[in-house]
Amino acid sequence: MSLPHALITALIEQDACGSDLASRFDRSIGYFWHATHQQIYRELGRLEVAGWVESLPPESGRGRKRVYRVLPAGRKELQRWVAEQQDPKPMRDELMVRLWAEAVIGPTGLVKEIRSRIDLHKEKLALYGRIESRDFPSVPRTREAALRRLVLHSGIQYERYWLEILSAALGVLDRPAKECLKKSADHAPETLLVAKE
Amino acid sequence: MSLPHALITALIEQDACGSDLASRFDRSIGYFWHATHQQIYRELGRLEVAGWVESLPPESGRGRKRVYRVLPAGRKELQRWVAEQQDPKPMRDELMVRLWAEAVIGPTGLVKEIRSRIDLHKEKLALYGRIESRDFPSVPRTREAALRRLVLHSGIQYERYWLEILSAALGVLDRPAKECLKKSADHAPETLLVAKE
DNA sequence: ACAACCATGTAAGTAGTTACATGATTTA
DNA sequence: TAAATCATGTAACTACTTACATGGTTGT
Repeated sequence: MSLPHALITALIEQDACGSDLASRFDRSIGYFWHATHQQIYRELGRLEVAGWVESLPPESGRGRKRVYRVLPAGRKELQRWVAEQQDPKPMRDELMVRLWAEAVIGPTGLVKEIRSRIDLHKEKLALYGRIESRDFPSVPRTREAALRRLVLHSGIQYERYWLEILSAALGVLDRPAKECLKKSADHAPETLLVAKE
Repeated sequence: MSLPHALITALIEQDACGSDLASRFDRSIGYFWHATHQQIYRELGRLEVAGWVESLPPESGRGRKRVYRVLPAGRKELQRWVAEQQDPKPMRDELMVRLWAEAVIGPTGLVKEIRSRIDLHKEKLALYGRIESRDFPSVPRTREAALRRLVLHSGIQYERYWLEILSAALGVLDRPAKECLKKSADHAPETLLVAKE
């Protein structure tokens, strides 16, 4: 689980209160790890109990904004976690399930949905492009900047990956289902990926 | 949530009992939607309660293997679900969080982990390649086969995406952290993706 | 008869989502 | 002073994970 460590990292960059973090998760951080404010507040509480962060409670008791700061133990925990062995989470993709279902039960209304998703991914790609040319106009010099750029780059590649898949899907779904009549004809691979391996 | 519909689709392809489905989810289906046997049994129960599948309980009461079959209502539900509007789930990527943490707290032991993940993705890519040349030696003729091939292809692209990202990550992390000394120098983008947008 | 494994579960816990609540500041 | 919105929560629920349990079947 990454949320606590994402929060620690964010707080190392900059001390913040819950809603600050929530808005950062809606923008930069959220591009690769989403979290709602409810999750964030709950997790901040846990981090404090664990002794990884401390909060400077609202001075003089009235403004109720609670600013969190990372403690040395939190830094240590983050270091431990980063180097830890973790298996890659298997791909889990709803759209693939729907394409598979399409393949099994025949034409449905998937095409419209796919078109709108293509637009979404194009928008995001454009956004990332703007961010890249603004923040990384030249080759990053420091290791730190290079890593930041890498993360952004992986977002870009991710969007490209989706655009490629979705276009290919359109290509298949768009062709009028003329062969659908003889659908039950060649039922070659019994299941989707067959996989006798 | 896709599991119930993945199960219906699987059962349309072929009637099956819980452990059949579990093993299919460990192989073909599981390449893009993973599920454990506990999930599968629970979900099969729900599908039956909902009237989407029926189970032929073990004949004559002794063999306890329970085979499930999709009912017309289940087919209908699947059709409805496939065409339904669904927003893309945002990318949620643990490794990106760790790279980000590396960027913030400096060198840790991420490199070893990344190398081993590169190997895993290479293996999977090779596996998919074998499946592709076995099941799709020529251009698919039917819409159904084309969709199946598309799903496989997206798995391949997914693995390639990861290999590219991970190699780039190695490139950045491997270079001896000589610039790390002057790390606090240019702190240009305050947070990872800055994102004033 | 005993081991291996097949098939079906139960129980407990974690992570994440959705809906709602509430006081405190800022703005019109 | 009323409305908006900022900041912090609670409650209930769903999906998923991990660990354990148990009877039935098959192979030696």
